[in-house]
Amino acid sequence: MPKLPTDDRRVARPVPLRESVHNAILDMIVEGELKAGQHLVEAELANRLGVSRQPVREALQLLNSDGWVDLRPAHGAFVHAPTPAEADQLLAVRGLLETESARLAAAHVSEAGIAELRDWWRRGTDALAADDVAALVEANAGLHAAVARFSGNAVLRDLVAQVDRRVRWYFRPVARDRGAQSWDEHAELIEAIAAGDGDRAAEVMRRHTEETRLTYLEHTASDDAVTGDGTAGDGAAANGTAGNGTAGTDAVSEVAATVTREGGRRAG
Amino acid sequence: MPKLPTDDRRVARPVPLRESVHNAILDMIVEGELKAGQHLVEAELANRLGVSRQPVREALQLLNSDGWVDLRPAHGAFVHAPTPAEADQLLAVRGLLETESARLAAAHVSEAGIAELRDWWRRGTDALAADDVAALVEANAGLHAAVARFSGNAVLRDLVAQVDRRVRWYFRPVARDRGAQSWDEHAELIEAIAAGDGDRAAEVMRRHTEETRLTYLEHTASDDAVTGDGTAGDGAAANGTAGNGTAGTDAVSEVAATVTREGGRRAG
DNA sequence: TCACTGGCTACAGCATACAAAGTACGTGCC
DNA sequence: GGCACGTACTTTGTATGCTGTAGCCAGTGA
Repeated sequence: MPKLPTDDRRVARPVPLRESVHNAILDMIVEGELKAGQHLVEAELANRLGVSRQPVREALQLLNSDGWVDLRPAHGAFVHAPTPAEADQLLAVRGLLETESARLAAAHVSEAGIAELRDWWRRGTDALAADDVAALVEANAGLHAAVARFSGNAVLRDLVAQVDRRVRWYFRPVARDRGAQSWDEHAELIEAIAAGDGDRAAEVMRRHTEETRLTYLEHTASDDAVTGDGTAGDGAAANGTAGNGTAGTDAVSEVAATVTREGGRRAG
Repeated sequence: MPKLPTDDRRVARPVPLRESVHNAILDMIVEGELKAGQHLVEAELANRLGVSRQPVREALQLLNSDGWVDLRPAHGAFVHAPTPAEADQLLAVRGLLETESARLAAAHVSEAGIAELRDWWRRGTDALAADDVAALVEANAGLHAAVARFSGNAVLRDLVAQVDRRVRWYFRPVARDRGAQSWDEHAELIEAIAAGDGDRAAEVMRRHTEETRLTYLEHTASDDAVTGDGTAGDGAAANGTAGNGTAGTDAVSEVAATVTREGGRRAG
């Protein structure tokens, strides 16, 4: 027995530089400072962040495996430019994963968990009232992450986290539009989970994510390009999680095609 | 406009060393040469593979993001030691993803695709007859990957690929036991897909993956440790995709307890 | 004999140096 | 004037060197 009671007063462990760099670059992408399709030169980033190329390289590899950048051998890293089809597919997968996590959460959540969900909801609606987009996005992310956490399935939770981050990026320009209704749906979701009704929670979540997907499709129909950069189409992802090499389009992409046809496709 | 019509006859690009190293290490893990929980020393691996530490580092980072190794800051890389609970959760998620990909595949597969599926099936049953475990595992992987590919959802396909690889690793010791019945189920699946019956394909796939999961649970119930290494329990994954920090057990684990008690329900 | 401290060793993290590949541009030839 | 080739520059890929930290062990004092 140590005389110091493991008080969790431990000093912060040295955060690996690659982590910090990873977060920094991610921020730059999400904030739009680095545009989709842009070539990321290692030396330049290293300079800008005040570190050597090594941690930058490692951060880029990590970003690649998360689907944020595409690594083309001997060419370097490019900010991933999601196509509308890919975004749609991602949203479909997201719906699938989150639906299941809602179902499981209803079966496993604790009292404290329910309280946490309600707290996120409160923060979300507050942000909505204050028209604070940043806080709104954060509350949304927190709520969904909490549901995934309460599912009790760690693998599912991690997958949801990974997918959600990308969804949030694609979805950011749309976020504001889905405000009020989205939080009504959240309320319904929380009640279903609190009641322990897995099927209903799943159904609510399914509808909720589907609404999100449709909202997104409407927007891309008018906006056309996802992130508004002409270079989007070219990048055949070298490998990575998000390569869209051979696969065709999803069922739901038919919807996309329909919608986009009215608004003018990029190629015409 | 280039005079060469981008014929995709391009000469093989120099494969980055990190890729080769990644594959080499992955093989060593899957083959069991590197045991679960083992400390992977960069310099040692570099020496063994005849490269410098740099590409080894990059390969390890990649393996970390795939959940194959755990990277503990200032300690290095350790072969990930999956707990039974985590394996169970992974199998549950896998079932979810594959069920959906089967449903979509039924709606999108082409004639050529159906032929490919039948070809995989033939190879699998041949391997079964010849008692060739390696070929059996390969055919199984190929079949499932093909289904995911035909789903038309690239994001889903990549996620399935990622999850399946790990499943295959955990599942390898069990593979032989599930031979015959598994391929009957595959046949049923292919017919459902060929008939374009998405709901039935989904249901067949759901049952199929569930059977696999149950088979796995039976085995671990007797074997206890997943990879038969005493160090399995200790490793709190530092971060990485597969950290199981806070989450409890999945709902299905309750099934595990039930099933294993009656000793085997695969046939029943 | 036990607890503690100081030093030693091994290793990862980070930086830098060098090599190879790709790209762009300018020059010469047709 | 346009195309093809060659050269110089840019950028990635790989190797190696340096530093700080963690864990271990021996030595010292109670």
